[in-house]
Amino acid sequence: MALPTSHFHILFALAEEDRHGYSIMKETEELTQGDVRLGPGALYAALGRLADQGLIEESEERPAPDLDDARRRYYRITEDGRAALGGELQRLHRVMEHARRADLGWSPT
Amino acid sequence: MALPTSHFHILFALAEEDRHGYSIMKETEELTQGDVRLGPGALYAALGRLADQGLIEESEERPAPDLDDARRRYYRITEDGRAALGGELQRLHRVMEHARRADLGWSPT
DNA sequence: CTACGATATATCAAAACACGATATAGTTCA
DNA sequence: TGAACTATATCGTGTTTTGATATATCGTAG
Repeated sequence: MALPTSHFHILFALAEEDRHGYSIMKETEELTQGDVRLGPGALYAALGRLADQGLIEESEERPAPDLDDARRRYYRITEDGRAALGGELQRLHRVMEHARRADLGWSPT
Repeated sequence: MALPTSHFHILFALAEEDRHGYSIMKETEELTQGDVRLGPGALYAALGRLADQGLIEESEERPAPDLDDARRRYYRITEDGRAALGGELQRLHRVMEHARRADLGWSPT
């Protein structure tokens, strides 16, 4: 069924720029205001699966040495990953439109 | 983490009107154009969990006898269920807004 | 210079969840 | 009557999440 929430948020975070795991975790937590927390278990398991599926890949590019941290592993979204993310965004857009039309006791804050 | 996709779609379908299981299944499939398919396994397991959590309840109200089908079991969303759905819609709205602003290679069709 | 909190990755067991098959049976309509 | 559709239910398997634990580096306040 569609994309698991963790996969969606990882692709979403990587669509903006290459990131390392911890950065994905923090970005997602901030974006969702704490509603979606990717713990290490969920995060690294999902990164492995996404790489297996070819939706992300590990990047060799490193930031300037003075900004780098040797522990980090950077990930990049692939073309297939962008396509999967696009499909998911389209699906969510349809759902939100339907919610708006039906006025399901909800208004954007 | 937030709501599992199946839980979200069940609450979403019930927010419009009381429905029986099969109707939730069909409505969800139509809304998502086949992207989200709730098979019997996922559906009835999720209905049980949602009832345990007090987000839905079984309804005793039946449609007019000539429109009814004795096999059906109707479900209704509770106040807590509406609150959970509202929170989820708000979260998705924030995510979609962010996607729009960042222009993540996607345009509504 | 050292102790502490934040950063960063990794793995494990248990629980929650999804998927596909199978089962049963009533309904609709040709 | 028989085929397709409606409707609910359960089971085993596989996938995904959760929470705990582990290890180690980095930045910085004391």
